[in-house]
Amino acid sequence: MPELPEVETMCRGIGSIVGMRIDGVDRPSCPCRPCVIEPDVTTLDQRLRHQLVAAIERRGKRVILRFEDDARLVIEPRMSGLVLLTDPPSNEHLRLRIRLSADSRPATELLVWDRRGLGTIRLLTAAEFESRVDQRLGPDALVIEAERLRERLKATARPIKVALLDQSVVAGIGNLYAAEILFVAGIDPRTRCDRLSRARWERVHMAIKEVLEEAIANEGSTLSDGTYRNALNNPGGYQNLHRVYDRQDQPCVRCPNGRIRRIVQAQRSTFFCGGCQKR
DNA sequence: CATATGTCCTGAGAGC
DNA sequence: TGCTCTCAGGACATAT
Repeated sequence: MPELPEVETMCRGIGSIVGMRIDGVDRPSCPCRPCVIEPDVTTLDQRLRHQLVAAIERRGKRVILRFEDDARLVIEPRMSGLVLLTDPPSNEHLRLRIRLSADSRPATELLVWDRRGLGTIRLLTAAEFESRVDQRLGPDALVIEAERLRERLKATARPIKVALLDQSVVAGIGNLYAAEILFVAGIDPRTRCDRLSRARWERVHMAIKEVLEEAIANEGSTLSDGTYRNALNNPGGYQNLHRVYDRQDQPCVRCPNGRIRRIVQAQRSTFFCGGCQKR
């Protein structure tokens, strides 16, 4: 499930298409039902043909191709989407193909593959991007300042773990990294936001940076279902460094007698150490 | 306004 | 073996 580190790895992996022009967009012959693509593939092809990829950007968990006129192709992988420059994990769930070329470089294809098909692909004008993406998302988790994070949450009664998943508060943290972040911060995920001291907000903020940067350095997490791959179809390595996620009943790596617990918050699994994560 | 719930989807794993 | 059932999770729409 691509969260910020996986999406950042995807973006870095497709950086080589910056400066290339789009020769065409189509949907590879594939038995799967199309995922959300706006506008439809034919219109997308007409609008994007000959456009130069000016930049690859990331905002939260979205991959963004920016063009010269500031239009943006916004790709949300959600649960199982990938962007690839090589052959996908299977030919069964290919959703979109973007053919690119440049004078001095070999032609290439950017593929969007999505096993579950919950992801979305949208071409937005600069104004649409502003209203539909930029304004709806909180600051990116790698950029947000400690005081801004606290300002946004100090008055709410929501549990800290649930609040960190809210993309309108801070963008990029999902279920896996929320658990890892709160372990590093030493905070019980059930703690109400309005009961956290300023010092503990500082710890949450530091843990966000530390965990996400470490995960990016390891190219994200590929879970046991094997879905997540980088742009070259290689798995990440951070799953080997998880301290709590999917480790229920295993010993805590930090405190002597702690065991990792699994509870459910907002219909999602939460993993934490009952020994050293404090309310 | 703040918060909670239902929905989309596929494949893995459990249980019979 | 092979069927049916449940579950996982991100973001959005809808309900309270």
